[in-house]
Amino acid sequence: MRARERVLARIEADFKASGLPPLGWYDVLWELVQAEGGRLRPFEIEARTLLAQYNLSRLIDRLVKEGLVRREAFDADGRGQWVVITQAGRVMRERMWQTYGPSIEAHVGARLTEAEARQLAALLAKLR
Amino acid sequence: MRARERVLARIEADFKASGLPPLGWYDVLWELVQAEGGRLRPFEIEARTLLAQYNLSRLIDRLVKEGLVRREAFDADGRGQWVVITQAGRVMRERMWQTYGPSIEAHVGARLTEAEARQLAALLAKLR
DNA sequence: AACAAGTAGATGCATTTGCATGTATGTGGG
DNA sequence: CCCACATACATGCAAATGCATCTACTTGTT
Repeated sequence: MRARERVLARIEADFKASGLPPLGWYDVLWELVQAEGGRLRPFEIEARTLLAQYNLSRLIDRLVKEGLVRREAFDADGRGQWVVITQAGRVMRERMWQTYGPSIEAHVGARLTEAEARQLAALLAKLR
Repeated sequence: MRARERVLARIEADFKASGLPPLGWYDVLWELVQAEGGRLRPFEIEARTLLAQYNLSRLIDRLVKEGLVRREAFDADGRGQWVVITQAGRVMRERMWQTYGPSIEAHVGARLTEAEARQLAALLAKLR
């Protein structure tokens, strides 16, 4: 818990220094980029990111307001919708990665050897 | 990050099932129990728990309101204060531990061997 | 067809957080 | 001694979160 607090605080400091939006936005944008067609259903994003449903609903609102994603109707089910990443969203994700990647490297990568990183990942995987 | 979300969600679920206050309260109460005289200055708690100053300030308010700690004047410095754990605070901490301990064991301990736990702790220590 | 139960997502309200700033007290240099 | 600066803690306000509940739509059962 403490380790993640420290690491997260450092990464978020880097984000703020670069004038980027909250770190949490990255996860959603990333999942969308990964997904085929650059779109996912909200409940799919929820499952991938572990965001609570009501938090995701409002996070999507914010992303829409910033023009990073848009909502589209999901025809096969009137309750559903698509969340589609926009071009601006893709650009933003890349811009965020330019800070995020080096930040992870600096605050995590640089403190571990390759073998240690693998070990750590394996151990943490047991907790999921 | 994902591992901690999962583990934390499980532990918090146990807390809620037992009708306990937020998990975060435990850290403060624990630091106070550890400290000699059962008291610490706010900035000391801050350093030990990594809580932000403004969050701690208000967390203490809540603990005071619940009667788990009390504020006392710090004579040597008019700006300062002591945060002192009350008897009710000690009782509450013990009650929380009765859930917290087994919860940690169930969601973390049971998933790792002794050697793995030590390894994990050592690796995470490198990130602090 | 009708309806109970389930699922997708939104939202009102209270609480908590983050940020900036405020107040009060202490300290060190000239 | 004074004043700029630092430290300890609090707080107003905006934004995010958690919780419960709501609406809309779908599905399975009879």
